[in-house]
Amino acid sequence: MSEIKHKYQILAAIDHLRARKSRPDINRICKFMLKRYKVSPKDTKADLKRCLKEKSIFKVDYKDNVSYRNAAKWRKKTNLNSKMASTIATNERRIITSAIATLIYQDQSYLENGIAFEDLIKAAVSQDSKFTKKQLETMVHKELVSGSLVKLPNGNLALGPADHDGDSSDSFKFEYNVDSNTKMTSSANSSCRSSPQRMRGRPKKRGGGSTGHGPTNNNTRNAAVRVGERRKMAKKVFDPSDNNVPSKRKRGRPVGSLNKSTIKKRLLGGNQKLDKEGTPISEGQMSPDGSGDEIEHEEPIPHETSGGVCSVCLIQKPRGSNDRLVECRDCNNKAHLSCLQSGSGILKPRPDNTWQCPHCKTCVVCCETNDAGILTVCSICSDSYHALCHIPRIPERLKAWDQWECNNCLESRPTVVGSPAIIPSSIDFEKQHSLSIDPFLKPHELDRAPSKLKEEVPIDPNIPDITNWTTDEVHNYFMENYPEVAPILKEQEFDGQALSMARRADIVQGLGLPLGPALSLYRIVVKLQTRKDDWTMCWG
DNA sequence: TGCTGCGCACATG
DNA sequence: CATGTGCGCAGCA
Repeated sequence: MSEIKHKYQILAAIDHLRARKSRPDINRICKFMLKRYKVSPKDTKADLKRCLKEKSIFKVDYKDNVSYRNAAKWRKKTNLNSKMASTIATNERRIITSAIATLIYQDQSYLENGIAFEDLIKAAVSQDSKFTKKQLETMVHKELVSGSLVKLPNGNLALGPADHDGDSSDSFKFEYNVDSNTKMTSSANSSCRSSPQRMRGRPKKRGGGSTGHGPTNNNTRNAAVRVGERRKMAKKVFDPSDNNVPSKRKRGRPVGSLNKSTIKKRLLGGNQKLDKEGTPISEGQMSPDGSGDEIEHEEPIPHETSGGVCSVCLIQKPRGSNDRLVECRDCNNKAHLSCLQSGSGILKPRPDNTWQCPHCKTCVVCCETNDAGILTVCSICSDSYHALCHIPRIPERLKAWDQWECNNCLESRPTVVGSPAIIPSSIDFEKQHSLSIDPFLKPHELDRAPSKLKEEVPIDPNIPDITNWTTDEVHNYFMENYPEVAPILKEQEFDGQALSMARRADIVQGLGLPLGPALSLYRIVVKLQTRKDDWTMCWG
């Protein structure tokens, strides 16, 4: 409950959009989250809501549209002076957490390795000029003492495991590699194309730019607060041939064009939006809360995608073939329609023609995904349920997973067929196919292994404890269990320590293995790391 | 085609 | 008046 999985990514998304002078609305945030972090819009929205609740993000209605603000950076115009004092400490923490978010945004390897003290201070300084470096250092020390921040074995800092005061549940945990041996995540550390321009306050100089462009113009690095200057080539602002007529510039808001809301106010006084989207939006109330839902529910059909690899058969078919690829409603996973139709319940498209991959499929009762427990899918309506959510409770561990019908369907059809349909992630399935391929990538890969599942499955004494294994022991184990990858692990000098630190990305992306083998290996690694043979942990 | 940088109009205190 | 916001464009990958 207190844990907001993607809080920092969302904050980073907001910061990013703000830095680009784009409105940080739900749409853009979701888009950004999906692209950069592979977090599905559904998860983004859910976490965003939690962030709103805990007030690490504010929702504001600005110029008749909804925006989101990073609480750490946003000075709320409020007159609650009395509240001020009590929130200072929280704000201090927010400065730190915001700095962390910024850093993670800049370089995702911070997620794994933690953040060097100096880096954190530097980021905090550049974020908030209200505080001196000294003060910020003190804050960080304070957070260390309180446990909100922890020092990793490599000396870097990470947020602590739990929050200590109710206000901001900073329970985000880094998954980090301490051991340099394990850092083979090269490809995972996608750094952004150009660094974000944080803290770019309002430019001091106004309106100077139009003519005086060229490579030299603003390169006064020491121009106070303004950290980011455009780093690419100087922009052409206008073409001399434009000198004659109307507009002096080629970019930016056309002279005389007014803001939508202004137009609305001045001309209509009514409630039609005029913008090109052409969708007249009824004005006024920006659903005080609802905006989280105001997008994304488009797409009633699984959209056919222009290309990609089928997550089921792992084959890419050329576009135009009869067997079209459909995309998961909530993430980027794709699959051939035929693969879905011939697959087990969890794979089948819904009657309304939408499709959710196993990771995005949610229980129709509690709306939680497979993470919260094995989902059983109705063979008729394709609704999925957790065993306990469905009434009557679904018996556990059913062998066949194709024929279960939910209560709704049973009620509407008196003859009962019902043997439950368990999704392929069930443990039975896992045991039978311990090296089979997980066809689906979880939309968000950044973290895994939800603790609740860890708690549910007891440690299996038959699974060896690898912590002190040498590279040779690792090699031997894999020679026995998965000989194909043994040489690769050996070559990468994986010992027990390294293996227990390995993250999904390390295995799936870092070893250069094809997806299938990589996922199979990852499952074994998770099994060894947790000493629990629970396939669902690979999805966590 | 989608992302980015940013000038400048506009909103807000 | 000072400053925050984001539209809408140009440029780039």
